Amino acid sequence: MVTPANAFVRKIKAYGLLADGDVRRLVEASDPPRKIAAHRDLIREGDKPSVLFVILEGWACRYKVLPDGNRQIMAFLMPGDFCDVHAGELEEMDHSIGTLTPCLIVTVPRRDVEALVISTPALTRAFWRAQLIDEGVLRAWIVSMGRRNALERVAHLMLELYARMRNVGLTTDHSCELPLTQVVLGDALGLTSVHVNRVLRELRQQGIMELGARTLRILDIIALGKIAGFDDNYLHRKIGKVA
Amino acid sequence: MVTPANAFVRKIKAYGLLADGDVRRLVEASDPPRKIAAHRDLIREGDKPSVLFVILEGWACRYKVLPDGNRQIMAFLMPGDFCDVHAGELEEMDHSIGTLTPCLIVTVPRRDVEALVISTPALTRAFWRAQLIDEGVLRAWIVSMGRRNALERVAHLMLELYARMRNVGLTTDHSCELPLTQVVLGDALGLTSVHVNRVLRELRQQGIMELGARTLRILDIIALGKIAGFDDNYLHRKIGKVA
DNA sequence: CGCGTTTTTGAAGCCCCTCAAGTGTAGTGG
DNA sequence: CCACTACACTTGAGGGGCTTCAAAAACGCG
Repeated sequence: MVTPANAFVRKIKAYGLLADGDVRRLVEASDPPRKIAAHRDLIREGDKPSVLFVILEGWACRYKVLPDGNRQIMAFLMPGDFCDVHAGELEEMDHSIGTLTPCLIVTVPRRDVEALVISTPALTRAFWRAQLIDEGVLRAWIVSMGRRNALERVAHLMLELYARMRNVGLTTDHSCELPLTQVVLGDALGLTSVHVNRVLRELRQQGIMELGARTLRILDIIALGKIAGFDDNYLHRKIGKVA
Repeated sequence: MVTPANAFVRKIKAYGLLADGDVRRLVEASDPPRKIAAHRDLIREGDKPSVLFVILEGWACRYKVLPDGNRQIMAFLMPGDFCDVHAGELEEMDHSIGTLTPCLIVTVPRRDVEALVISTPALTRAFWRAQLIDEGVLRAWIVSMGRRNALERVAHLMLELYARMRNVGLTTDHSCELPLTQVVLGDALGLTSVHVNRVLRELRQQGIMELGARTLRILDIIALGKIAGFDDNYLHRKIGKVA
């Protein structure tokens, strides 16, 4: 069974071969979990980052709104993800982070994070590793936006999200929760929601995957991977694999 | 005057309020500079990263080649840039890095980097900061690819590269060296070189900027910034500003 | 049940791609 | 000094993928 803190513990342990004590101290340093409604900003562009966020339940995203009102989502944050571990090095956020669904999150005061990181090198390495993987995901998005058409792009994103959910034990069979509207997907993929809809219909009619009722079901993962040209090596999941 | 190592020293100092001694020790740990021809890989997808690269002269890029032969460039590396400081945490590269022009580079053995980083916290912070800024650049690219048309995209990239060149003191007046072919620009922007050409003509005819003879000249930086919707806050250049 | 949100579908148009050909331009060797 | 080659740049014509605009259907939640 997956309890609230589980996804985070599972993820951070997979990243760094950490001793149980290291993780426990991090968990103990965190503030009590808080519920946040959907469509709220956890932090806004221009703010000075001051805490470490960990998402225990729900989905959030990094995004930026352009002058013309268009929104571009640059990353999805799912249960177990944490963000801005060392963003305190920078003066202000160059983007915002907002919830997409109701979320359960914990924050860790920056001072405590820094103390912990200094005292436990294994934790430093785990955070570094997570940071590098996040960067790999950003690069994969650039490849998608630059060189894949809408069908391939949707397929690739679905596989990324499915793989990440699997890595924190949140998939069953070939399906997982995926509470993203077609508007949100469009904002992430650089497409309109109208076209996302048409692509999803195509994938559904071909019996490859279904997205509905806030749930992703992959029916033919081979075909989906072939469409996307998906190779999960960029998620660097070599240790602590979850079946 | 800009000597080979200058751009790097200038950049690393701007990042971390470092003592001169810290920088000197890093420079002293580096191997002798090496010349690399154009169109050579410094490191390939699948390789285990083993050294820290610093580019003293010339341009390189992070890229990935898709199964259909298309190339997507995900980042440009210019004089002063370093890469993969802590990528040793990961098992293998998920992309390649190749030179675009002849380059002068130095490498620092990973062991020495790690020893230096451990002994000088200021250096750790400087590398963190550089890493976070690189991430911001990746996010800005995603915004461009997702929500800007070809004209805006070209304008934004030109301003990014100009700003970064300015930050290491490699601009004069409103121009700088920019030895990128239109094919390379297309590979970076997710466009064809044909369309890049048309966009550059448009910008030239409107008297906004000129790109030719491996040189970028910005004639109307206000107009260019307006087209691009450019805001350089994501480059986080708050200290050590170069005029 | 009623209302807002999300999904779905159609029609028309534009931005950028594809394909193709022609024009520089730099370097090389005779 | 001039062929010759390779590469980069330039321009045109036609086509397709995705957008825009619009409206209806389905869903979810009080």
